[in-house]
Amino acid sequence: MKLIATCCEPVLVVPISGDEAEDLANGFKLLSDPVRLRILSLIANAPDATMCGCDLPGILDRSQPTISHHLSLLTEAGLLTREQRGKWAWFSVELDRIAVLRDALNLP
Amino acid sequence: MKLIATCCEPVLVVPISGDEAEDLANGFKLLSDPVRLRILSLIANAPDATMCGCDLPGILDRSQPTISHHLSLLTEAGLLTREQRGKWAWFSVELDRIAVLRDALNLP
DNA sequence: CACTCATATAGACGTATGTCAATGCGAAAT
DNA sequence: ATTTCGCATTGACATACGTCTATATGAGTG
Repeated sequence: MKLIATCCEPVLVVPISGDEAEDLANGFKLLSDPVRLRILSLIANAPDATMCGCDLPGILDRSQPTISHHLSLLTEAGLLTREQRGKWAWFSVELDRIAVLRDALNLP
Repeated sequence: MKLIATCCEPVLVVPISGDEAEDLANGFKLLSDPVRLRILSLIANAPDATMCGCDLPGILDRSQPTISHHLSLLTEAGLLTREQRGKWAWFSVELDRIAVLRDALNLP
C-alpha cells in the first residue's frame, strides 16, 4: 500500500491530477474498512493515545492474523506508529497523516 | 451502496461504534477510487460548480459505462446531485455530504 | 534449555470492485 | 418516422480485499 499524498491541496478547491487522485484514493482506501476505522478510533481515544495490539482481537471480534494485517497496512501507510515494548507492540495514531486526508476535503 | 453516516462525531475524538464505523467506511469507500475523486474535483471546480456528464469520459479516459457507473454510485450516496437538462445530465457536488466525512476526521 | 505467549507469515476462500464491449432506452432533431 | 446522441443496463472478466486456519518466528520466563 502506497503512502498518502504529500499534497495538501483541498480536493474540492483545486482540480486534482491523476497522480494526486491516485495517492489520495490510496489514503481513503485505508479508511474504507470499519475494522480499521475502529482501530484508529480506539487507539486515538485510549489513555496516552496508545494501545497494545494484544487487546484488539478481543475488542473487535476478529482473529489475531486479521488484526495484525490491518495494523500492518495502517503502519506501512504511516497512519499508525508501532513501538515494541517487550513482547508487546504498542500503537499510536499519526495525527498529521489523518489531517492530510481531512484537509483534502476542505470546501471552497 | 449505503448512505453516509448521519453522525458528525469526529472519529478521533470519540470512540465509534460498529454501526458508525460501517457507515463511515462506506462513505470513505466512495472516496477511495481515483476516478471518483477526480469526478468530484472536476465538478466542484467547474463554472457554476456544475458539469455535464457527457464531458467526463473524454477528460478521464474511461468508457462511458464506467463513468456512468461511478456517477450512479456517487449520486445514490448523496455526494452528487443529478439534474436532467434535455438529453444531458448535469451534476453538482453535495458539499454537506463531503463535510460529514471531513468532520469525522477532526483531531482532538 | 524448554515453555509460553504475542505477533507475523503463508495459503486458501468467498466476495466485492473497476473495467469494458454490447445492447437497450429515451428524448431531441432532421 | 427515422436518425442521432447521451445515458443506463447487462454480462463478463481480472483483480483486489477481508477473513480465516495453520504454522512460523521471536522474545520473555520458568
